[in-house]
Amino acid sequence: MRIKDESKHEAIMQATIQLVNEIGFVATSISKIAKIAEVSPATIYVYYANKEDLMVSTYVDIKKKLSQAILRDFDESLPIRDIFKKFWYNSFDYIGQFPHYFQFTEQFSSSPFSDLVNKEAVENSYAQMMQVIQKGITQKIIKDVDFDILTTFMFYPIFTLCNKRLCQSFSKTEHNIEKAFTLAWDAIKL
Amino acid sequence: MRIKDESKHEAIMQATIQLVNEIGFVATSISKIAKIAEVSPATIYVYYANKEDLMVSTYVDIKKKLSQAILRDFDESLPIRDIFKKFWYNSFDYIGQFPHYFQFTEQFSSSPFSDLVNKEAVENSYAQMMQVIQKGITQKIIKDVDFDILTTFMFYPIFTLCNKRLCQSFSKTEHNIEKAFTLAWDAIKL
Amino acid sequence: MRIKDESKHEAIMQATIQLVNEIGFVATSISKIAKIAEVSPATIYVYYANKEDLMVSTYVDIKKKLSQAILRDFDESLPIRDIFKKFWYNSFDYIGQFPHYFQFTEQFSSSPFSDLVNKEAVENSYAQMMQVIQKGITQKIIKDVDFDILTTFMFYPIFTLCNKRLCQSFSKTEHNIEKAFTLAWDAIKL
Amino acid sequence: MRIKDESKHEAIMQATIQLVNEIGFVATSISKIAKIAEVSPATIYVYYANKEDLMVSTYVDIKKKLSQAILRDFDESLPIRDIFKKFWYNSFDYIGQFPHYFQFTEQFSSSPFSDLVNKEAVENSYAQMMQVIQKGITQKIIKDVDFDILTTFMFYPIFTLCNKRLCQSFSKTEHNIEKAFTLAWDAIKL
DNA sequence: GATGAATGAGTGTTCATTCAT
DNA sequence: CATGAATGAACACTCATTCAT
Repeated sequence: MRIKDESKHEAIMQATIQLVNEIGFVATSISKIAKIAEVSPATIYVYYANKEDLMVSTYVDIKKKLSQAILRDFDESLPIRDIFKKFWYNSFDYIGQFPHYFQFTEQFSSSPFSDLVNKEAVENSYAQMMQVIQKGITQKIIKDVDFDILTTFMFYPIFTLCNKRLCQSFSKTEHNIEKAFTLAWDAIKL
Repeated sequence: MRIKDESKHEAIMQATIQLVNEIGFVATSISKIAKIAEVSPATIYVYYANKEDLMVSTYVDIKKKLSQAILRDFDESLPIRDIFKKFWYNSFDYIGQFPHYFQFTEQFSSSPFSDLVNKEAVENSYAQMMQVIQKGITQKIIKDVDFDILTTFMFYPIFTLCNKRLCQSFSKTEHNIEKAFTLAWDAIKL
Repeated sequence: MRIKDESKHEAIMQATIQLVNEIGFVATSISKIAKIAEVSPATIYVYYANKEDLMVSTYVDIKKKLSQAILRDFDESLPIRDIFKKFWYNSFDYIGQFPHYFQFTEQFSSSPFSDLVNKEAVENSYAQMMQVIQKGITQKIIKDVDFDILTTFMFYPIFTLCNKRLCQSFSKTEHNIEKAFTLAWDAIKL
Repeated sequence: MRIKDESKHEAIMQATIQLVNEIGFVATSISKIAKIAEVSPATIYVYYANKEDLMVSTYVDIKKKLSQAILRDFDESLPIRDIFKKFWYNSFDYIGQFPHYFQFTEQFSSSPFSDLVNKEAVENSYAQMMQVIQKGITQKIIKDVDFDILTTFMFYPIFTLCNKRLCQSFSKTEHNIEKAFTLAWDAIKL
């Protein structure tokens, strides 16, 4: 039998990411992906059960890479502010380096497929950060409010600032990132 | 020329909003809108040039209503923090009252149609808020950083917190909204 | 608005019957029907909800014509044998005249769509014949056995004999039909 | 050359019969058969030239088993009515015992593949019965009519009565089979 | 102004079959 | 002999849009 051609698999994923970035989720079709990946539409179904599976798998794959990058050099023993700052910089670094990955996840998050992801599996990556926040609250360093409120001011601003559509003037300079971090920290600190 | 039937126009818009909320942008088609609005698909083309025009017009229409509601009782003479707080509460009020309008704009923002909106027209509504911010910076009440950074911590958190997908535990109680506002203000104030 | 073109509807039905006869149910596809009827595949969906609807509607339509033809000159007052004989001849007449209609129903009966037909609606047409049989049993002219057994020897032989696949030597001459009827009557009579 | 694995061959045939019975001819595909038989789709092509060959071979195979069962204890010396009765009971026995074989042949008979069977090969099995009938005609025990007419009343009723779709009330009790045989014999006897 | 009919282009998906191993 | 990978062609069906009335 023929051996599964891993380069085909990779080509399909890259074509998927590229197309979703270029024309959006709505317009991205199996046949267009196939054309760009230079395979037959039927070949895609050798690797994925259906379109949903293709999209979700690609998303989860990217999310894993992202969470690994973000938690790089994670050191629980540092002061809470420093842990948080490290996380903040890692995020901007990674997104700056792989903007198309980030863009894909942004598009995906607001697509109907989004509901199908096993949230636990993905959010697990953030469990460590959650523990740090909990510690910060206990130690009266961070405000004692609903977790959704805290994440809204700590994590989502990163995505908002990196989103070209939302932030057109913001450039990811050292200075700007530092400033933005200051706002985030001022928001959550007691 | 016969006068265009304004009730039909309204029915089409309402059907559009309803469908986008129920089944998402991808699945919302002209024929489904027509069925719910109880008109012929062809009739929709009497009022809109094409699907894109329908979506964008509906979006702009909602955005106008939203900005009017948000700027209700705007009083330039109040202290900056109070003006900002008024804005904050107006926003939560309006979104709580018309969640389907808000949900539509959220879906729209991440659709490819989003690029087609005349940003200026929409953002004009926020010009007054921008002036207040500018004044705050000048008076050294608000941090002197990029505008994108400020809006990221002042405006977007409202949308994030109201988005059921992103914030599942957050409930729009007086107490929670108050807390969230505190974080926002702490972020931007000097 | 454009008026529904009844000739298109008719063309679709005729193409359906023709194709099912020529290449069978399995191979008959919407696009092939469209090609023969000289319409767009999409046009078929103006007249029918889906393939199933097209097939079932065509079947029911034919079945109605068939039952009307078969019950032509039905006269309850005649002797039972004569009523039955009339029915027998009417059937051979009609099938001889419209063999493609008959062939379609034969193919349809053994297709998976068959289960979807509202049996009652179709079999209602045979209610009158059933009453005659019941009378024949009461008057001790016809054997008192399960109805399925009676119909197996009274009605199905007509279809078997008219089926070219099953009966290759049988030709529908007056003499042969007369003979076949004799067997049927001998089978059911007391 | 390695010896073809007879168990695989058998598994493929059984999977084919099972699937045709469960989901019908239309929906039965090579890949589904392969999945149930636990072989690769490609393996099926080791044993059969193509799908048509698979279906026809399976059919012929079943037909042979059927004709052997039906002619069990065939005794030419018995009275004609007894030979025929024996045949009649053998048939009901066999179909009652292996309903899925019978169901497959029924489905197959009305499929387009049906035309491709070498009729002679199959019908040869019935040659002996044909000779008995011929003898019956010569001895003026059986009506002297077209052979198609005779088989229509002697053989096909068995299939009709066993077909669940056609006969829903008929149950294969000793009493009912006896009754049905009486009708068949009354039909053909002089 | 309003509309149902009509359609070419596209959708996601499955198919029978062949290829390379 | 046996197989998973690979595919062109087809499937049923829906789409946004235009046409004739």
